Amino acid sequence: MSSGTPGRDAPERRPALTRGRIVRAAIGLIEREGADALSMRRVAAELGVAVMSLYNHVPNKGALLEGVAEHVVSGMELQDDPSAPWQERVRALVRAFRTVAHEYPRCMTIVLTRRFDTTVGLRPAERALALAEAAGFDGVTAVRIMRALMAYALGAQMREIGFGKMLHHLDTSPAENFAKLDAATFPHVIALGPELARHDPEADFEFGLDLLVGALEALPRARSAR
Amino acid sequence: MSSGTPGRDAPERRPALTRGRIVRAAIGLIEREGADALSMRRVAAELGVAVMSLYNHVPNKGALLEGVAEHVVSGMELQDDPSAPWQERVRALVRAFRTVAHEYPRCMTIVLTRRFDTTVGLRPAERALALAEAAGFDGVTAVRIMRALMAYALGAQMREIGFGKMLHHLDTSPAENFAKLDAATFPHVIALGPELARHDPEADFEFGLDLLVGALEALPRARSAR
DNA sequence: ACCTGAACACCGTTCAAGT
DNA sequence: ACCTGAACACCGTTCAAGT
Repeated sequence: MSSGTPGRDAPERRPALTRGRIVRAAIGLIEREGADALSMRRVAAELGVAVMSLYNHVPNKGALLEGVAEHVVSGMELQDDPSAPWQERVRALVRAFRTVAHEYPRCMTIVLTRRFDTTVGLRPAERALALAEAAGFDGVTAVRIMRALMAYALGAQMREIGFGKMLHHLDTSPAENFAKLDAATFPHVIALGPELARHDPEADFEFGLDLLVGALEALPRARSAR
Repeated sequence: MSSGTPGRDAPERRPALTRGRIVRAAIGLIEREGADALSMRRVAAELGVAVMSLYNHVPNKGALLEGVAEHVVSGMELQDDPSAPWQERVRALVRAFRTVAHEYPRCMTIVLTRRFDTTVGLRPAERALALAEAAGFDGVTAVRIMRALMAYALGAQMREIGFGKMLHHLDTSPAENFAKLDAATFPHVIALGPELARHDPEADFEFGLDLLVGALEALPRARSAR
């Protein structure tokens, strides 16, 4: 009758309800059923508690979403090789966001939408600023570089998972859908149809990243790179 | 007793209910009160009709949101000067997205989140591909350039309106908040605090755009630019 | 300090009924 | 073809009551 867990005394069946457990349950629910399926009631059911119990650890649903965004962002693994050239370290930083975005694909809309003000969001910013300085850029430029890199990291993901689906009807069955396009207004889209239908998000991502890093290399610097 | 409108016969007080009127009412509501305030019931009330009347023109709320996204994107003004150098035409294209994003700031999360499959979304894609070809790039490269430009356009906006607020607590009262940061883990953020607190989204946007366009100029081309 | 059930004011959407 | 009210199954959150 003994289960795998050390059941002696069995003081409490479930671990204590905490903000962390609530946030993780929410993330699991979102990844399994999508962001629309998230409700306080569903999360409570998942954890086997009454709805109102959640409110002892989270002030409201907005705060829960904030917690989800924070948790995802804090999952960014910002490993760094200080001996590598700054170009490669920049690439690694931007890729780190892409990696976490792939880990929590359905949570991304929340991350991209909800604002939160924990310091976890500052970690990638700090890293980007540090790298820009290592590359020899002055402070003003470093801030702008950080913002451009963040814009690309966010946008590349956004385009890949959501807005890219602007071309949604081209994806499913290209041949049929391209036929419906007006040849006069969309000549290039039609001509490049096969290429547009092909999906290599990795290559697309790296292409844009190369553009940016290359542009940074060409940018005049205050000091020479370390 | 005659009002400004030509009231003779006064055949119907309100214009007919259409998908267009519903979408525009939704957009107005979102811009006035935020995306969370949008509900079928609120839209119906706004238009002075019963909730269920909406369902004669829109299958469900998701489709309404799709309509909102479409309407906003179709508002992109893609004027073009074919005699201008392609670099400037590319800039104008990317700026067009930024402009519409500023026109409907609170609708942007929906545009960036909802997928829709009308051809309006293909207009900027077609333009980007045309410009890339005019610049002398081959088809495969043109598609990748288009995607990189879209990623930046989306991300720059995203960062400015939402995720940028990751640094939210730095914005409000910099001095006080920077003091709370751990000096050992965020040295650059702290050192560049004043610069981070300064807001010139226009300059930030143009900086990143310059990086990308400059990178395109440096990219090897199949043919010389027209 | 934490948990809970009942209640309230909202949702989106189905259905059956009207014109 | 379009509109409508009632009803259903859900929401988030307040409140008062428990331990």
